[in-house]
Amino acid sequence: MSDLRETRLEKARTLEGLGRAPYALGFKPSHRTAELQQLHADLANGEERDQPVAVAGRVMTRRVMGKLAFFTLADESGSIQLYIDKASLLAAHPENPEVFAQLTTLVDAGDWIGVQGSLKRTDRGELSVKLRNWEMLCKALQPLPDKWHGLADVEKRYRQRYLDLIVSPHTRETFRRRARIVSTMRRWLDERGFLEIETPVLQIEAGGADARPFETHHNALDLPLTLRIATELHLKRLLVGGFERVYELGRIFRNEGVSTRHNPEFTSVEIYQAYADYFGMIDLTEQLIVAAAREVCGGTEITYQGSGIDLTPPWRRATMHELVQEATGLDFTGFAGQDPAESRARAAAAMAAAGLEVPAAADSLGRLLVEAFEQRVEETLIQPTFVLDYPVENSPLARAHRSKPGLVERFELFIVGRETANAFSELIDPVDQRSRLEAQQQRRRAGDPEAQTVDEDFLHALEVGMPPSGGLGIGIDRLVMLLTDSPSIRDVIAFPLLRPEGIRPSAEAAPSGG
RNA sequence: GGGUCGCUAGCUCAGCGGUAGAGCACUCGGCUUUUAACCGAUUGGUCCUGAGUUCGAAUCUCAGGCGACCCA
Repeated sequence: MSDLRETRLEKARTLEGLGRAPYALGFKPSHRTAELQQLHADLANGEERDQPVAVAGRVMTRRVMGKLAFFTLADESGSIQLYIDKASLLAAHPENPEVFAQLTTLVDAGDWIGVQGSLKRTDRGELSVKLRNWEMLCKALQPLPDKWHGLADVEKRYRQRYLDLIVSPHTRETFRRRARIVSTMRRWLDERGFLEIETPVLQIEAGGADARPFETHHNALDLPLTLRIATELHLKRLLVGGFERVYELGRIFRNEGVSTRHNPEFTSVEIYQAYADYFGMIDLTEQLIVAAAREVCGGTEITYQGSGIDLTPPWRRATMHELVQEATGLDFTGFAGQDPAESRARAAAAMAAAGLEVPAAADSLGRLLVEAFEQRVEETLIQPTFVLDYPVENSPLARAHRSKPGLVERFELFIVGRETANAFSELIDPVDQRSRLEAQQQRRRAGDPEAQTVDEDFLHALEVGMPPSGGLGIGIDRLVMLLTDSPSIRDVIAFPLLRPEGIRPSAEAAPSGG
């Protein structure tokens, strides 16, 4: 193992002895490899073109045959072959008879080199730089992964993403697309007058979502702090302050499990628009996601893991009640009565009769409706579907429905069975908001660690006055998964959280949920 | 949290109770049109960790670690 490394270190020392720095200060390429491929596409097999070029990149493969050698040089744009002919190299360097041997023995696959030469298309049709000069830019001490199989070890692909990026064009493409999706969304919002404002990551008490936060500590103030679980409460303060269109696209932290759909830190965009309601947010969601899809998929008909997904608007809109009734035959509007306990009991009995589970934690009619939805509907929503009108119990920050008692004006967007966006007509009535948050606080005291708390400053801001507004959150990672046909969230996060290798957490440092 | 599978050379993998292997990479030799170059030789191991069963364990058992997938 250290043999390979020792050999390469020795080569680096040999280079130094020859007056060639193993780690250069820089290089001035005249072209990128893809440019050369394009500019000289007309060069016929066997033809040469005596135009001086300089290119830099990483040596990917080496084929040495006596007095002739072929290397493949890759840069970010693509790659080009190096044609290394002993006779012409010697002709350019009469003072150094070892020039060919030095090049072929001291340059390994994985090294960064810069070369100068002219162009030649070989008899086999490969455009090549016929080498005249070379310099080492960075001597690599570690070998590249298997040139044929690449990196098959999924764990190593995540732990050593740099290796994955070197050998997997598909991985490079995924992260390029991610960058384009994010910049497209920002541009789309900026062009429509939305202002991106950064809100605090470090907070006294994380709020705005049902989730457990990470906890940390500020030394100078001797203050316990949490990492944000949402940007909602601060963006709404900005609406109170008079900004009418605001958003923040950034990292959110939730102290929960890891799966193919969850990473403890992930990226969301939250968008707030004054004078809009949740129907306005439906239009905005469609347009924003369609803009991203057109940018990276070239259209609105895409494929995800073998299934055709049609993102052409308008997308299906249906209420949660309708979808649950469709899937189970149960009409939850019929269970509602004067007494909440009786209402829940009727729904529970009907659900049990229909073969659904009835968890004790689902302690109200509305929570049972959500249960039924999660058990029977969620995963069936493959094509984009806006699920409208949620029970008030699960949505403490959404405005009460204008005509349906017990419900709020909220939708979630589902695509390929996954929650991809969440939006409300925002609750701006400070009295209603206080009683909702107090009810959450009650649940928290009763032992629900994900229930929200009362943020007095937020309530004060609402009392100062926030315009009627629509708010929307989109999970960027899940959207990128969809638009890059990636099965796991780890495929779209460059450095996903993994347990450290070979280091056992000490007993007292073990996380215990506090 | 539960289940299934995986972990062996730098990489990709075989071996499944009897001397730890192959291809690629590395090193050496040969080779002026290769592109998984080719031919020959050499080198390279905590078989994830620990305990157990056994005359003998990479292989069987148990516990643990890390990961993947599925389920909750």
